[in-house]
Amino acid sequence: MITLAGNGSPRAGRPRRADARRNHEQLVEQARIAFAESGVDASLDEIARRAGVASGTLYRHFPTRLDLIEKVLAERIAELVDLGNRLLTAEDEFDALHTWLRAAVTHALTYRGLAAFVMNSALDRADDPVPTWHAEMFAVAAALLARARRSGTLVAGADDTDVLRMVNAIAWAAQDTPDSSAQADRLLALLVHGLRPRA
Amino acid sequence: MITLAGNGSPRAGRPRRADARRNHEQLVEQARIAFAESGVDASLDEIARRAGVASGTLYRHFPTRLDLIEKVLAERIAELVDLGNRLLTAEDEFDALHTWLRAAVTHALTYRGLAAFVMNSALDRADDPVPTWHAEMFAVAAALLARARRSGTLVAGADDTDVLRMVNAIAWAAQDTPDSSAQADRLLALLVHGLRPRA
DNA sequence: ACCTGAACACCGTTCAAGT
DNA sequence: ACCTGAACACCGTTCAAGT
Repeated sequence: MITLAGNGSPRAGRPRRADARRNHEQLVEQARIAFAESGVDASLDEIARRAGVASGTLYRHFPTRLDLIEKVLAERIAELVDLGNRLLTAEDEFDALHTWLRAAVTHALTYRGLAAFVMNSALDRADDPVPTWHAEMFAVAAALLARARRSGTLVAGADDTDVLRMVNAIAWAAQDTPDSSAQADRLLALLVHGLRPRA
Repeated sequence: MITLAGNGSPRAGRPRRADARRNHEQLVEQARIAFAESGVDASLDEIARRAGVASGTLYRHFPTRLDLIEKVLAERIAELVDLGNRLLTAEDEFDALHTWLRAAVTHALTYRGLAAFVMNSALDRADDPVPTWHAEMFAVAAALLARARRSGTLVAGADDTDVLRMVNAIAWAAQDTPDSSAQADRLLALLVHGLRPRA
């Protein structure tokens, strides 16, 4: 027997019952607040508490912390991907890459602990269902890198993954600094300088 | 009234009682094993258990996790400082720096979580009693950087702290990778390439 | 279909009581 | 002088019982 209209899994779409939908929204909303306050390692128990639900309800809506983070960041990531796509037609190929890397670092600085979380949950283990947001970000980054490489403005031997790993590492290294934005810029400058080929 | 012979603090030297000295040694020994197995975030409770003491005893000997890590790594750090001092008289100023940075990354890869721990406990907050090992490492690094800078083989505008922060970030980004050593080398190559001035 | 909240298995840290 | 181990305050995660 084949079920046609969805399988009972709560992740296969927004909840249909009114109270469940309200809980879902409140969880995302309170997660956003908690992440901003304490970083993406914020207590899930407290997020549930603030959303006015029991802990089990949070797990029903978002089985893993990643699911919650993903939801909270979805729009920003989409913007980052859009930016990348637009930059693919920018004049200076290296500048386009530089601009996007800057935006990527800024993104990774959105919440404390985000860079570390991304590193642990995606770049290392070959997780089967790579979160789509990651896949799209990676694709855009790869396209920008490929274009710069073709134009001869990118140093040879700079692996795509390595560059993205460095971007993540830079956000991580800057995140708890007094002026994390300026700190990240300085570290990124070091990286970008190394990405230019020698004259 | 002034106490002359020590102030009763357990940290003011090795324990004098035989059982305490044995416990001290066992704690360091078991910490080394636990760190190698699970990284520097290893459970302190289990370290105590393996050392055959109660948790309170561990805290008596090592009030903070940092004290334990420091003790376990003391010798390696001393070697790293020695290496740096020797490299100060090496022929090629840039190569000397490169070699030391490589050793520093390798050091930071000794135990999982070490780079993160160092970042959180030292580079950010201006901890009053900066652990001596850090101070010495920083001094050697600064000397090597200064020498390379004087010789004109180091790019202008590379801040000492920034470079060390990047070294730490590289170790962090490589630590959970299948071949962390090779991964770290590749990332370090990117950094070092950026440290050379343009011809 | 969804929610509750107790239960479980872990943490780190402190401190009164012992020897 | 030093050690023990219970106590406390936190975690994340699961699941039987409810509505």
